Amino acid sequence: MSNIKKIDGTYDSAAEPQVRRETSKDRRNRIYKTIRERISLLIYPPNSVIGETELAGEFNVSRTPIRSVLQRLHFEGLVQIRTGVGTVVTDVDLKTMKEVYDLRMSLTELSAELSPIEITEEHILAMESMLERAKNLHGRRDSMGYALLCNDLHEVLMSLIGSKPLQEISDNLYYRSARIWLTMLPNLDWDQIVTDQELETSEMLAAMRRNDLRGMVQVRRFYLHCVLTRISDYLQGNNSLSSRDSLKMSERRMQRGRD
Amino acid sequence: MSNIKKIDGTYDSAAEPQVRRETSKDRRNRIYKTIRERISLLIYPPNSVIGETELAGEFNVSRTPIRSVLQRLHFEGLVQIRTGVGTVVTDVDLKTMKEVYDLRMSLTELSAELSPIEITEEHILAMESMLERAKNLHGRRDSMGYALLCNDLHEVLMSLIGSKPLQEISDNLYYRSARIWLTMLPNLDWDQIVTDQELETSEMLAAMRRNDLRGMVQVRRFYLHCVLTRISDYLQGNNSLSSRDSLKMSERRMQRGRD
DNA sequence: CTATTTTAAGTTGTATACAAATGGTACTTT
DNA sequence: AAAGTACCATTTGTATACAACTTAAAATAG
Repeated sequence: MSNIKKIDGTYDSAAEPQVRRETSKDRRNRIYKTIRERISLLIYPPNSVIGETELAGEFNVSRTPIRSVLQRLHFEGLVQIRTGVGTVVTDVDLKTMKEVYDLRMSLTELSAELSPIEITEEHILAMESMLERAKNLHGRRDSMGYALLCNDLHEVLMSLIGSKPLQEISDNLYYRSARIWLTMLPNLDWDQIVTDQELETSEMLAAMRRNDLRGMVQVRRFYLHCVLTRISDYLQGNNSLSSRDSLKMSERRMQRGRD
Repeated sequence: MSNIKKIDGTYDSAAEPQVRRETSKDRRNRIYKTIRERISLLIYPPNSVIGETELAGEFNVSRTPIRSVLQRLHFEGLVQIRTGVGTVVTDVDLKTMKEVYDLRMSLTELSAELSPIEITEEHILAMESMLERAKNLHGRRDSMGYALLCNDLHEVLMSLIGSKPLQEISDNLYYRSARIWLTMLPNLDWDQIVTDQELETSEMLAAMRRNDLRGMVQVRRFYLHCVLTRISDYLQGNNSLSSRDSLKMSERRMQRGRD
């Protein structure tokens, strides 16, 4: 009578010690993260339709759990579900994008104030890995690698937010706006973008090493401001900023005058 | 061949000019708001189970759209869906509650900075109505009336937030935390609570009349701080603050020392 | 009588058939 | 030829039957 399922869901047999079968909730969460990543990496670009039946076939489930995931993505502003048409990946206009970025900048500063988290050696190691990856991006224009780096960097920064509600909101806002930056990447100077990323990561690392959480979020805030400015300038046909050399943190006061 | 549905969904007949049949999305939204209000008014108190079949029967739909609504409420943190058990209205622990209130306080200040909105005569009229309702709450301990007033006041303040993302977040956080305040209302001094509400509304109205949005959010922030302090003190058995007289805005510096 | 197992009732999760809506295409009419 | 109309393929929305899960009570073994 061994090897029989017990009340708590574990098994007696030592052959499969703690491998619990994937629960329904876990599966939906896995599908959710998969689709969200595809949206963030532009595998599903803005305005593309993704279709419930297609996804149901790919993940070997019915439309029901797929619908659940897509509705979640809808509530989070990543897709738009149109009856009779399909599920369309949202495209963001400049005004909304500016609102999201302004909010992210403010929330980034907040995250250092509301229940801050201690910076550990693991965080620093993770960030060093990010710096290495940034350095390796020079030259080849690997948009996917850049996007993956941005996502992973975001994940590390999220783990430094102590307030859970703020963490969820920051995560939401990131995925809501990040892919728009990627869409206009092909039109910008690749080496400059990568250099920016490298500098930011490097300066963030320096702040982490002196246990300066407030300094970290300042670096992040400046990075967000820089991206927003580049986007605005590019969309308005004014490439003056994007043609400048990469900006170092020490010059940030020149760029940060409010409005 | 008149009175036939046209491509754009309108009708030729003048008898029913622009009364479009309620669309699926509209119906789900209506059910969503209904259930959310019930949760906020403690008609569905924390830890109560609400059940999909029951709701489906009440709204004369199948479980499918009900599930859609409940999952939305789940993503927003208002309910917890447990397989085989039911949909349980979430209860919030003190730590989470403090995190939410701290965040709301910061976001309230932000809302005056990020794309502020002009205060109109309509806003002032709405707020005057709130003040009247607050005054009428004295004496009778009308918890439902108080809760409705809080919800309506929240709605007015939301309409003064220009940034749409910030507006959605503020709305979410309000409904996530407001009902917890209501649950402990029966144990507090009713007349004092009402007097607080009246004072806050009155001072907010004064700020609105001098077109001082920043002053408004300061009043609101103070109110949130006041509520949070009362909750903390009550839960720790220390009723020293709740036994004080109502606090006027002018005394707020005594209460606002950080931490 | 106690501890364990079985059973049963009730709930959410999934699959599927069908209804409703959209957008394009071919056809008809003027 | 141009405008309108009916049709149709495709997609999301809904209803419903069934599967999986949880809980508690009842039955059973010690």
